[in-house]
Amino acid sequence: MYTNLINHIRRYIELDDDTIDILNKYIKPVNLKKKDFLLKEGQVCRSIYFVEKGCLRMFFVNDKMSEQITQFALENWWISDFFSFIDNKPSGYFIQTVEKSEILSIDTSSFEMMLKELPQMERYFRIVMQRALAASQLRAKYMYELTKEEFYTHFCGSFPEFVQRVPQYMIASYLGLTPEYVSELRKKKL
Amino acid sequence: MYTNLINHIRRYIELDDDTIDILNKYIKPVNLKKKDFLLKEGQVCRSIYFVEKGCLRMFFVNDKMSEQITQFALENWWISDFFSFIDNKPSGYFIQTVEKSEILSIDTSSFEMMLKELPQMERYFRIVMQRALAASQLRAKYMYELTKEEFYTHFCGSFPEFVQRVPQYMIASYLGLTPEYVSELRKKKL
DNA sequence: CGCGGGTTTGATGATGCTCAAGCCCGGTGG
DNA sequence: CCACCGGGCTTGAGCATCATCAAACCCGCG
Repeated sequence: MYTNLINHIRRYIELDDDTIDILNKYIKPVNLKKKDFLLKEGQVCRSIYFVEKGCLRMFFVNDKMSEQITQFALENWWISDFFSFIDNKPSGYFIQTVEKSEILSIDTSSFEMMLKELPQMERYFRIVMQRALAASQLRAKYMYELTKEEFYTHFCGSFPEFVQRVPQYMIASYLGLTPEYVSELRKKKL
Repeated sequence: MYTNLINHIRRYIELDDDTIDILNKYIKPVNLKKKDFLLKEGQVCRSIYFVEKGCLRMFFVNDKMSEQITQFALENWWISDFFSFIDNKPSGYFIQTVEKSEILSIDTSSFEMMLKELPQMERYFRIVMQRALAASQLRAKYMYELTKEEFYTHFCGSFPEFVQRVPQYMIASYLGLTPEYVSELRKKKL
């Protein structure tokens, strides 16, 4: 059973066992190994994904043909290309596992039906989205006020365990830096 | 009556006249002139704001003592410092009118009570937040893939009327550019 | 053992910032 | 009605930060 998801929902709303059974009808578990894809550029992003265990990254390929990571998702995070998900537009992103992961997915129509059958879940998702928005406001603030060096240092200070968990070039990409520059910064610090 | 807000809600959920009356209990209209403040740094952001008419900007003051704009809100947009709003933390932001504006505000406790009395509004706000998240994902993508020059050009191309509406130095700040550099870019184009 | 992905190194250079000065123009007070 | 004031925009010189490119290196895995 999806203990992480259940606990996450219970942080924000009441959830009895019958409701959990109903929820289960709409949720599709996906077990993936390292580097499997949930979404590729050009496809419509038809689901939102919850990370029960593992780690996802979302990236696009820029004009220099290099991968530009815009988001990570760790345990207890939802991730999706909302622009594509909402309007059924083809996505410009890839979503891929960084490591072996257990993902729960809800596709567009299940999402709608689930919300119809369990309207209390509207509240849960309202809160989830609101918190995601707060997080993205915060991140934007850091990008505005910090230099790239400060941004890197701040990030390593804030998420030391995460920095261990994923390769350095991914951190670099996520922060909008080149791997070479990150390497230079590391040398300076140690 | 707040026709913009009503119409905006009706884009996403059904809304009968009785419900509107109930809604009214929770909404506080605020009329502001140019450069009035809704929030100042250090205060807790106790409300979310809807722009019926006019324009708001959200900014913080960086270490060089200059104002860094992170968001604008035009007609039919909600704005708030969600980080502060959710957790009752003091905000690092200012929210200020750019021009004479009619704002609707809902404070924390009204928001909770309103959602309790009108649970269908959870759906409305879930959708609003979801779309705001999509918008912020899109903006982040542009910041990653475009140079500052391209970012400026793209922005002017996407929102020509808006660029007319607010002073140039605010556009510069929002895009993370210096006014001097924007000036240089304009010269190049014309 | 060899291959290949990831990291490091160093030289070179562009993008976009800083600072200082001048200009333009609209508003305000005399 | 005019003069002044000041906020915003422009100009240009100099420079810092960070990207680019090419090469070498390191090391875990097949």
